[in-house]
Amino acid sequence: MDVSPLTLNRLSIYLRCLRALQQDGIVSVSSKELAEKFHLSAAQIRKDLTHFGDFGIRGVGYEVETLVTKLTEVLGLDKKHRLAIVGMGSLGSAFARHVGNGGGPFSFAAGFDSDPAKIGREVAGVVVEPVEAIAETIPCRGIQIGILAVPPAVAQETYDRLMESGIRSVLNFAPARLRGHEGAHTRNVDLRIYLEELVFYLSRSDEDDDAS
Amino acid sequence: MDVSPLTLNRLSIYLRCLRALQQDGIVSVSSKELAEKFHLSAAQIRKDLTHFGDFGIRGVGYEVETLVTKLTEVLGLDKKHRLAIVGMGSLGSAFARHVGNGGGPFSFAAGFDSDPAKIGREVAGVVVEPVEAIAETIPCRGIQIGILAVPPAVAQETYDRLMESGIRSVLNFAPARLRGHEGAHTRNVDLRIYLEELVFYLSRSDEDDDAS
DNA sequence: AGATGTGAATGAGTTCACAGCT
DNA sequence: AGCTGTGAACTCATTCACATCT
Repeated sequence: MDVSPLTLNRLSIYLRCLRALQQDGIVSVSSKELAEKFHLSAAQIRKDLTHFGDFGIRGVGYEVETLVTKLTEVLGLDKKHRLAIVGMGSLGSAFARHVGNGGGPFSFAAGFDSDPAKIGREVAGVVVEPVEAIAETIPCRGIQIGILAVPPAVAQETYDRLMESGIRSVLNFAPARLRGHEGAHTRNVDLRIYLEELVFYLSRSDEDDDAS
Repeated sequence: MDVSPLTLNRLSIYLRCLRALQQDGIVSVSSKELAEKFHLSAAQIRKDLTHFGDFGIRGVGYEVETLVTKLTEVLGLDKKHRLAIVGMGSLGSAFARHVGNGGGPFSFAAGFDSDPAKIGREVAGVVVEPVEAIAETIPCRGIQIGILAVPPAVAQETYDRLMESGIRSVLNFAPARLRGHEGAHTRNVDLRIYLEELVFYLSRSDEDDDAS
């Protein structure tokens, strides 16, 4: 099966919207209702969903609970996923707390840093380890996802270290162009780029819409 | 002029790559060299750049310094931009420190929160104010960009408050579907969505490439 | 010769519009 | 009657390939 990141990201959005409806006790919803309520496109919702099966009932719509279950399964959120954060500066630590070890499908399982001042500290219930420990700790704790929150200058070497430890999914906050490893998935989140995008549009008060 | 966010984000990337070359004392570069060095597409670089003028020299390439200057100007990074963060939890505070007040084109100029425990605290050189102060503080300090780092439940009302204060560019970290204001630009950065994307690909060890 | 700038071709993603099911 | 699922039409984006300039 082949699915674009765009479709995938929308599935996450749909799931979140459906959970909100579930909270409100809504049992069934049509693509049109869903679209109107959350500023989405009805046709797109239907097309996205049919990539993964025929979840709807013609003439009626979608049963919220069924769809939540299906999407949770498709996205792999019915299992727990442990993640490691490399670079426990303010951003890394904030992300660690953000993820936490609560009820969600994600848990913060290891934090690494190269700064001796940070090593040994506890953040969100986890003791920060030196980056040298990556190779051992990551397979030991069954960690599958790595978060890069290191300075750009050491981003590539840190990425390579994660690859060596067996990690194949990386969320990269470092503003660096990584030479990606074969078979790995990397999602770059470059906050400066987003700010710069906003600045560009600042100087043009003629536009309107909003981007996702 | 009409330019897609995709193109725009790439301009930011190009600019960063060019700055790196500049550091290394490189004076001139061709689109091919730039592409190979940073895993970009040469044709795309050329097409993106020509949206904003003919910066290159046929047969030679681009003069690094000229291009840096031009891109900086196009992106509006030759001016300083003040930003306000609403929601000074761990994420908001981390972002505040991240931006800081240093040499870059961005400066953290105001922080707001509704939690009395956070109000009055100093973060990255700025005293946190109550959200009620948004309407007054934002125009006073000439702030043009707002960062939403509040819980999803209050995202919409906080967004609306920013709009009332005159803000027209928002970076939204809240996992919420905002009803956007006419004429405003909103960039959603939903960290959970990115994690969920990675999880999906975890279960499919047949893939290879990396997404930007 | 060699690299840009650019129309033309291809590909990806979205929207339309309707057949088919409940 | 109403909504899904889906091919076809369309729009947006990328890549190709080459004429054009230095």
